[in-house]
Amino acid sequence: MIKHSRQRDAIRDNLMNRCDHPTAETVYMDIKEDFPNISLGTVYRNLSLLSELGEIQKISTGAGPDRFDGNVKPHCHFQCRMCYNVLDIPFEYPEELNAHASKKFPGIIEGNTIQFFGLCPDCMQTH
Amino acid sequence: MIKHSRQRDAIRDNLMNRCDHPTAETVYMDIKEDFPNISLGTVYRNLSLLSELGEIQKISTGAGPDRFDGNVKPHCHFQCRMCYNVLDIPFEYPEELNAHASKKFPGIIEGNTIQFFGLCPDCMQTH
DNA sequence: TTTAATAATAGGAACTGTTACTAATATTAA
DNA sequence: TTAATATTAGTAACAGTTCCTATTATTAAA
Repeated sequence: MIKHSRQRDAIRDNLMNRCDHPTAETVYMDIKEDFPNISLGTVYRNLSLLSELGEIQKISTGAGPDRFDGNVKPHCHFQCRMCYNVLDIPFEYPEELNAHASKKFPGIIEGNTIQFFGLCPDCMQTH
Repeated sequence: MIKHSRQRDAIRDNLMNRCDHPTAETVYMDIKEDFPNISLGTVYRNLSLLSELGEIQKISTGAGPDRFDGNVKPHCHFQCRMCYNVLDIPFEYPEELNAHASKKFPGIIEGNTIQFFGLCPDCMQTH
């Protein structure tokens, strides 16, 4: 675990201490309370760096901005097609997928992501 | 199957008659040979419309622009982390995932996507 | 068929999310 | 303490995509 700048640590801690999947903008607003002068660029730079280091996870959904997750254990995500909120799907991850895919694919499989979509509990009510 | 404009049909046909996963820009360049005045906006608008209708599939990878696929049967995609090319992974799709996820999730699961990443056969060589 | 209503277009401006640049500041190592 | 390095704030630039508007194409009605 490499040494981090104070800003980077704050960004990392913010993600570790929450269970949702905030956007860079949301993290930025949060961190601002402790670092009023922090810039959005710094947040983006450090979120990228942290996810390259494997300390956090980046979630790209294709609807709206990227999300970030302090939980790096493999797990599935769900995005609501109405409110675009991203939630965890808590089931045991199908670990065999990579091996399975490798058999059918002449390249190197390093990982995978599973994303579900539909309606979240909240939007289910409102139809 | 609704009636399409000539441009929309050309876009649809282009995707049906190829096996790769072109970007909107690539489709635009192709269609231009038959419709020299077609605009990029028209390509984007129709790609969106066609994927809402379920006639084509949109692939968002989080690295580079969206890709499009004329094959709407559920199948997995792979993106190379070096060249960003997107390829099919030809194995029987795990159809049980949705049902599995539904049991653990209080919202409505409508579908899922599985994406692999790693090195494609070409980039494997060059390291 | 003309005509009226509707749908779709081309072209370009505007927008969103993100990255890159730069001069200044902080950190570390000698 | 000083030199080298890392990181920052602030902002400009960028990529991809959507939106807008006046014009053109298509369709439906008379």
